[in-house]
Amino acid sequence: MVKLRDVAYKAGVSTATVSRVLNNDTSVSIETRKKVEKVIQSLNYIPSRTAQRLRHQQKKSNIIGIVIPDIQNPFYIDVLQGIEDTAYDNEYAVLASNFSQNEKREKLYLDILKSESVDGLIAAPLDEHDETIIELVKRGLPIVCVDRGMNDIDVDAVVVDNFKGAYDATKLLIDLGHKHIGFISGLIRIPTSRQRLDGYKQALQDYGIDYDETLVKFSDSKRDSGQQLTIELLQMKNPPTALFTGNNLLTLGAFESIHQLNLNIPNDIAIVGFDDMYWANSLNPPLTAVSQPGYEIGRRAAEMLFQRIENNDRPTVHVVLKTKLVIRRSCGS
Amino acid sequence: MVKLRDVAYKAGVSTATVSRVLNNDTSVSIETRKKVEKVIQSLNYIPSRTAQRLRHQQKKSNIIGIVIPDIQNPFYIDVLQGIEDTAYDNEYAVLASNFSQNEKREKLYLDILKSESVDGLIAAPLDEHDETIIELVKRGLPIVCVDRGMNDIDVDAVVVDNFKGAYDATKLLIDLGHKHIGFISGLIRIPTSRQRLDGYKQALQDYGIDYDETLVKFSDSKRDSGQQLTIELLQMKNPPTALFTGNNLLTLGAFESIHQLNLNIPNDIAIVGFDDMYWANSLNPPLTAVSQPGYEIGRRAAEMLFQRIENNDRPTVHVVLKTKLVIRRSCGS
DNA sequence: AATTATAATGTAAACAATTTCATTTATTTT
DNA sequence: AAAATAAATGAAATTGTTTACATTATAATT
Repeated sequence: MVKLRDVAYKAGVSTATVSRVLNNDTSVSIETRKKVEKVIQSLNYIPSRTAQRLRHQQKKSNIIGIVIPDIQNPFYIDVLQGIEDTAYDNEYAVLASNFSQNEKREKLYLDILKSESVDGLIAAPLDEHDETIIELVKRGLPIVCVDRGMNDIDVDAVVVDNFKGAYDATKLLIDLGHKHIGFISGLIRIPTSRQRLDGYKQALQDYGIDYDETLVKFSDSKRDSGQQLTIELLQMKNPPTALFTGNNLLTLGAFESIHQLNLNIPNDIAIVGFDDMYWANSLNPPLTAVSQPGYEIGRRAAEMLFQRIENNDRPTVHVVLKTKLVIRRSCGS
Repeated sequence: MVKLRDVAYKAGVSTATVSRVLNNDTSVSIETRKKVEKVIQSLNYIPSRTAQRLRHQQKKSNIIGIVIPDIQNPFYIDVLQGIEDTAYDNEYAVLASNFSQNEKREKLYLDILKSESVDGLIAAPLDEHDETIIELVKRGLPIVCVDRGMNDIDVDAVVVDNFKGAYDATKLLIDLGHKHIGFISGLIRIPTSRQRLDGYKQALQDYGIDYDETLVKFSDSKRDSGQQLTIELLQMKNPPTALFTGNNLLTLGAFESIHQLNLNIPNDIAIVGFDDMYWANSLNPPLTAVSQPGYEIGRRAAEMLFQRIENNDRPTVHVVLKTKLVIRRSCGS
């Protein structure tokens, strides 16, 4: 590892001078500068960011971290893109990590990011009591939660109205005459899953349909589960006539299974999915979906984070964005 | 900012002792340890990772970086997942960054990752002459290239046989009777784009079809371009009867446009896409695609990187994986 | 020619931890 | 009781930069 001192020695100047060259200080003569630069080149020297940071530890790293629950899920990709574009506009860089809904990995990545001296963090907590997040907030690291908020601690969050989204979706199916509506949910510990389940239940209740727990399946929100559980639902003695899928990947899994079984959407089974996808129109049939503004969530979260980095004392803000029901063909008509 | 010295002072011990407590050194008495721990608690002290790192910079960070050209592209997500799973098995963490095919952003992220002391890097270079990559390799940072290799420097790479993939796709369309085959390519500076174009041209030539450059459109490999250019192709006086799309996003863009124009795939226009997607079966119609083993690419690249981190002197390896033509319905029959 | 101002460079002290080596104290062995 | 060993702690060097302050050389002013 070649260090500044090596450069200084080979160039026959002091370390201070090399440092000045490096930092474009004007008070160094042109010849000296050239000489030093030549040596820097020849030795292939790069200053150590660690040492630089230690020296003036007030300096921001201009990096934010983001911890994503599942990179396979296009919704989070949208969020990430929103964060990234906003970050870039504000001269921040984004380091992303994906924990694949795995608790241990989440903790690992949070620890790493915090110690990598990011200026702030955007995270989707595991649940409302996520201890690692609580600890980081307590330590004063600027954090904004996305997708899921926190209960036990005051922290910025950008979420959507999951209850209403699920309610709307269920109501649509009810309005279309369905009384036997299956629901494939994500893990019940995840707040969004619970809220969506509540919306589903409430809609049923409001329209006088009894809640039938055999019609509700819980999953890890991954595509394979969507496939599997759809098959289970369709093979019931009295299978549902409509299906509400709790997220993107579950929806795609359901589509896959239904096509494999050679059934028709929406005639054999109607579908409304949580999360729209940009290729929803190209699916067979075009998907009716509860659209979350992923990019907007990311944009807002990033903006809030940058504010908080500037002033960590400002009061916390909870932003609740609206979902939109996009009606296409998979729900019938 | 409370520092180790403050703790030492308040606890009435030396900094060395505090450091020992922190690092679970056995040679510190139980009483002292307890006393120090109490002070650490009360002062809410957290050691500075920057200082720690500066101190023993030889230690591995057990973090690898990855620089992704376009996070929107599901292919790269597969690669990332492969990398991540392998990394996790090997006790590495992955920090990902996405440069959205933007040269400036790529350089920014490479600089950041290198200075954030990652142990190694997996990158998809902008082109075969990517200067930032060359510089990093020269500096001795362990690097493995994915998707695209490098010409001017010896570096590990995991790629697929793009030429053959494109050749197969084009040949399939020719075999199905098409003589007027459009091609939506990515940026010509990107090696994979050129290789795919070459495969396309070669297949045409081998089967006695003249190359018609008006049938070939170049794009930034993003979905919007796919949409736009498909429309341009379809609105030609003598539009193609079949379309070969150069990647995932272009394919989805093409689907979108064709559906918007209310045309039928494959009757009005047949499609073969480069890159399979796990929901290809649920598209309307199911997509015929050149499947790249994304996950496998990621897995291999990660393994090669870990080897190189252990021994940066081992000879470089080029792995060329095969593509597979998955025939479904979008090409007709 | 002496004084002052300016420009270019160097010295050494930070920054916040870890660690080698030395020292003190307590314990065991002779 | 003296010597040897072990355990606990501390002093100070170290890590790679930056920078306040000091110094030297050069040019400008009196």
